[in-house]
Amino acid sequence: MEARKRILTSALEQLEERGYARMTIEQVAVSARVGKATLYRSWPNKAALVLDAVRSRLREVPTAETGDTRGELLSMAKEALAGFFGSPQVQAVLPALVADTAQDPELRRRLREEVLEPRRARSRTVLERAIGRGDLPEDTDISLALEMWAGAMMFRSVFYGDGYDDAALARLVDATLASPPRFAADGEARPVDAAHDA
Amino acid sequence: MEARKRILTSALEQLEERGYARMTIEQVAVSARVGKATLYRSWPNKAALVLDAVRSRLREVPTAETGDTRGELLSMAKEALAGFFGSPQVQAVLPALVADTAQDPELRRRLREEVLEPRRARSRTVLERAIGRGDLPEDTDISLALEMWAGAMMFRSVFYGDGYDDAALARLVDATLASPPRFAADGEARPVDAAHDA
Amino acid sequence: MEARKRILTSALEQLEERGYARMTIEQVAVSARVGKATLYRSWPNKAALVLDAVRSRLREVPTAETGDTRGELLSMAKEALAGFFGSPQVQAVLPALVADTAQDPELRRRLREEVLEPRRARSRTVLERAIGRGDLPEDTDISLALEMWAGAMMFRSVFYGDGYDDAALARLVDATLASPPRFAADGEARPVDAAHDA
Amino acid sequence: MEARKRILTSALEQLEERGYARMTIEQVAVSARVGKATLYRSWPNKAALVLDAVRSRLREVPTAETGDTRGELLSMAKEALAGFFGSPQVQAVLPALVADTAQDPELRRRLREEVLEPRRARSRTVLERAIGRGDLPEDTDISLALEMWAGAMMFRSVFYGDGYDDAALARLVDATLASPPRFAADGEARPVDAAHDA
DNA sequence: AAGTAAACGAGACGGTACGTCGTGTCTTCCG
DNA sequence: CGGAAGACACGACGTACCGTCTCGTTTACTT
Repeated sequence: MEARKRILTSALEQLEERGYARMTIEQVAVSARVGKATLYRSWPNKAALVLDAVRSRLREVPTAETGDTRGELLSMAKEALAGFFGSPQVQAVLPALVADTAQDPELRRRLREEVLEPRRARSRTVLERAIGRGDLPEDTDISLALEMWAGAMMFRSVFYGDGYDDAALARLVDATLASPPRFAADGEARPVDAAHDA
Repeated sequence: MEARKRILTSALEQLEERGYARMTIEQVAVSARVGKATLYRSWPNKAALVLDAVRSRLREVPTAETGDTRGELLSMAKEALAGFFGSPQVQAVLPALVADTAQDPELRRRLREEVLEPRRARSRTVLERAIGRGDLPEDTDISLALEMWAGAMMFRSVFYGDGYDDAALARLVDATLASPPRFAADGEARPVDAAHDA
Repeated sequence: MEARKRILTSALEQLEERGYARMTIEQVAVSARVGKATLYRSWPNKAALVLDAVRSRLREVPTAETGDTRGELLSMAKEALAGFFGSPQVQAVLPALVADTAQDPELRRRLREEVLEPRRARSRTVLERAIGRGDLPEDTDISLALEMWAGAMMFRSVFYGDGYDDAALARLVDATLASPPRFAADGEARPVDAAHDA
Repeated sequence: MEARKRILTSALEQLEERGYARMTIEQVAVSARVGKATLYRSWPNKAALVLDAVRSRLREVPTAETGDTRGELLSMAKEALAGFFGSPQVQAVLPALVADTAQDPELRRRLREEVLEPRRARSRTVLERAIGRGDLPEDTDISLALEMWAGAMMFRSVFYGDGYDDAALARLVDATLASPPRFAADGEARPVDAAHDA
């Protein structure tokens, strides 16, 4: 449909020019030369529209196999995580969408299922390959590892507007490769005081 | 000041009852029996008001010294991080405040300087103590370690509304104790494939 | 338009109940079950709204021809002038509208062109007919005569809240019939001391 | 009192600069360097303040005796009526005060007793002198005559912002001198068709 | 000359209404 | 006859003044 494309384009324009909070459905409709009703027929609210508009611009998480575990992880972390949370667009839009999920369960579902989960699934394969190669232990808590990485970057992005440079990414990846979060590590099983190579 | 207290109380009530997005300055003013002008005299917008209201309810990051590094870290992680990002109030409000920072540099500054930095500083002392005891290497990237922890919890809180249980916290802490992010670890210096299971 | 009618009706109600000064656009909108924006779309301010509301209730100036000049004039003076300036509605509203014209040239224009001039034009025809019949001299200053009558009634209405009874109207009309303001009377042309009681 | 004078002066300044409607007690207080309470201690509202401020600037109605009735009347009409209703200050303020009387009986009383009645009384003496001299009949309705004159000028002033020139004043005065409104003229006593000097 | 009380400036306060803006629905007409 | 155009009810916004009410602080009077 012609209109749909014009709407999404206008939405991205408005988003860039004015930011999420000051972007207006009214203005999107006008600048897409579309009746508001047409717009509401396809999206129930601003968040849903923005989610679609932004989704169309996301690059996929790279999972290319090179045989080099550390390289694959670094590449994934850089492209999929740092590149994602560090991009100005995502920085501008993601917190707003997240905030809106408080009022909008459907948005929360879509954000999880259509954005996060697919990315997470692809990231996970890279870690699983590392386990397969013996570069990570079998009982690695992959979800937790990914959350540590993604969370660290999101944290810095969200509160400081900064991204992670290659050196910081390497510290992150290397620390996890050296000692990833492991299910077996729960409780007292692991003696704390032998924890590092002092 | 009498009015100020009534306003903050009303703000917290409204916040709890209706959530950030549907909370209204108008309603806060009415239910605090205060003119809107009085409110605007002290706070330029909803975000600033909420920040103050919430700030008054935050507990401090515990830094009690017990001699047990792992215990201290677990305790700090649980109280300051899991307890913070996992609390329903913070979950409801933080994303909205973060979203508003996009339009409001002053809010961003206050969020950083008045909320995050003080907590971060106190958390950091616990890690520094661990380094002092030799439980973590001298070149530990403390900021990065804290961001990994906080980020992981914030990530889960924000996208899934979940918190971390004790077991997950232990995995997090133990992994970091075993091999924290280190400045010296940058680049190729550290052989990746000898990283675990030593 | 449905809304327009509801608004004008509500305006008249409010006007009657609370008076012009205490009538509120807000309340008109509420009681007409209309958004304020709808109201502002049609009227820029309270005065414009009230002008329209009141205008819809004005009766026309009677100009019926009976052949009896004095009777026609008395009837016109009574209906159009005493009935107008003496009516509680006009008394309540006209001073306020006049006061508002100080801030609002458009209001002043409308008050003149849409209310006063049409009434004045019709009143004038009655006087012109009297001239035609020879009951008033050709050089009668019709405008001035009308202003004397209207002004006198407005004066009393405005400052004392009273109207003119039939006897007073007759004094007014008879004095003017006996000796109307005349253009030829300017300057010294007319001997002052032979003016009465001839 | 020092403050009182500063307040009245500021009021007149504000009145001139912004007009009655946009003049503000707040601003008067500020520019008179006076607390609002001080102002309210002396005047209950804007109208009362303005009434006092304006009253201090009014010139008296001239009643000088010259022996020339027509001249005295013209002079009185010009100074007291045309000069009063035609002055920009009165034009700007009087309608607003009149409008406010609808909400404020005390203001109405003061406007009548402190402004209108004194002027009316002095004007009346001029007419009474004319009666004494035989230039007007004994049964002249002096009040009505004055209302006709004042009303005519107020009418034109209020709706058209114009004043009366000398010629128009002469027409007014001469018409009244030739045939003033008379009590005896009531009813059918006066034959209508002999009304003018055809 | 000191002590005290009234009057004052400054401006915070609880209110009310303002005029504007955006939302999401509903109606009107045009192509 | 589908869709643009935009009117509409609603509700919150942030502002401006209102009239009331503390605050300290001059004043000016009393002792």
